[in-house]
Amino acid sequence: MAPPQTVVPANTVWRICMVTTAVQRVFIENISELVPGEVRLRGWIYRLRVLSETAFLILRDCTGEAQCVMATDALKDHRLKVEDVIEVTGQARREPRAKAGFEVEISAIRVLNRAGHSLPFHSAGQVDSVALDTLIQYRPLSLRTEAVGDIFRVQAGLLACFRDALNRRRFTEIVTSKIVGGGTEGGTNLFEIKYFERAAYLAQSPQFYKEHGVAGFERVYETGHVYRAEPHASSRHLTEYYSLDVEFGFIDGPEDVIQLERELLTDMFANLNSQYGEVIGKYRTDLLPSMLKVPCWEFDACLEMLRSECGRTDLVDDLDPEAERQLCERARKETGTPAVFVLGFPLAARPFYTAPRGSGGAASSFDLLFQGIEITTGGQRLHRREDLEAALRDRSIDPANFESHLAMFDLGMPPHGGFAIGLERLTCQVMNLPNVRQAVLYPRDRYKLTP
RNA sequence: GGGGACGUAGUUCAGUUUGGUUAGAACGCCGGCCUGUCACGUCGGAGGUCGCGGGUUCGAACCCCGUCGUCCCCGCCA
Repeated sequence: MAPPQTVVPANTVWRICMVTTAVQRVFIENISELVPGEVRLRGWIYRLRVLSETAFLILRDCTGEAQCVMATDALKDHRLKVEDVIEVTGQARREPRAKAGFEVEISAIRVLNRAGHSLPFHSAGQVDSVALDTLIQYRPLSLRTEAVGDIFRVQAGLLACFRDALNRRRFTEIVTSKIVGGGTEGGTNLFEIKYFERAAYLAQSPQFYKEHGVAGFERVYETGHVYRAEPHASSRHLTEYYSLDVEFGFIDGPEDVIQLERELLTDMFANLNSQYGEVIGKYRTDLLPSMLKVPCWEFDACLEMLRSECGRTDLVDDLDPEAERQLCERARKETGTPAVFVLGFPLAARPFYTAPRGSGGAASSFDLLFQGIEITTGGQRLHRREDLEAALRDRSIDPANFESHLAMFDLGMPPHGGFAIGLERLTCQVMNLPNVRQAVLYPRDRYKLTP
């Protein structure tokens, strides 16, 4: 478990808060500095070994685990079980027989709360034989396990690294509404909600607000949930997912957007490797790669490649999951990293704000395929009002319906583009998880609304 | 939305092919024993409306219909 980055020395917090307690509670990671000496710990019972004379109690808090010992007779009075929440007071002392080199001789135990009997699983146990649905059903307990906890610690790290890499590049984080009056790309996959006397929708993307943000700040990003009312049922789709959205101005073309994502992911991964390398090492054989050399292949060339090298004569105007895996494998053979940008999808299949690429019906939009799955869509957007109006009319949409959005393009809108990364999918690829639900605390899909 | 698989103890599963007395295992749980455990060991015990509803049958965990839930693949997408 990677220790969290603490700005304030851990114990300071408790010195402020715990004025009524004579002996201050300390975090387990700090015990070694206090040996020998009296300590007070609070946490969960992680393991319990009761022998005839001596009982061993492994206590766990958010900083680590500590072995505590007590005479079996004295311990039995407390009737403790694994997962009980307790406070332990005792002498921390050097002890070569303990794994950590020290242990705590318990002088007092206070039970703060008891856990039930026959829990679905134990936090110290192997969790790979527990069904995913069971892990989701009992999230607090599964988070206490190392394997599940690792996923969400790394996810938190991804978010922090994403913010850090963009902040250093002069991006400003924005926060926009998820309740909207209309969709950004058509209405079929919007969740409708009651909004007093009229209908509203859950945002399927912060796309418009990001673009408005560019007109204000030049470089913006946003992280937040987006909602897709699509009835898909697969291991990589959610109706609610967390989108890492980036948009910036004064680009020359989609290649600038792709280059930013290369650099962004490279920074994020390097940062993650150094902060969470030990954790990540448990889930993948290699550390996270540099993404600077990830190639960019034209969509048409990809189709040709798949036809000639993989016999895929069935593909016409889109890639299927098998094609995505095949392209990543080809990229891996060529560059050593199973990742590739695919640029120039058919314009007709893309939202109206997508800029064209040449005059052959291709779009200046791209996907990033990473380890066999699409984790990003991005591209250059149209930035002139008249082009947007024409694009809407091409799709038989009355530009008047988008007037409040289009009006923002009269305020001085630079050429711009951006992309969005699905946080859960990225987490899956980083941690080698087969099901996107493993990377969501409380997944929402076509049928799942609880917990 | 299409296709497939599954649902049995707290958990993970066997048992369903070929309906038949008391539904099993492992781990967990409860109790005993064990001078330092760290996946401890060991002896004993408890625990199941076989997802739910209906049907067939002398008899259903097992066969049929419905329903709810879970997992996988595809469509679609991040």
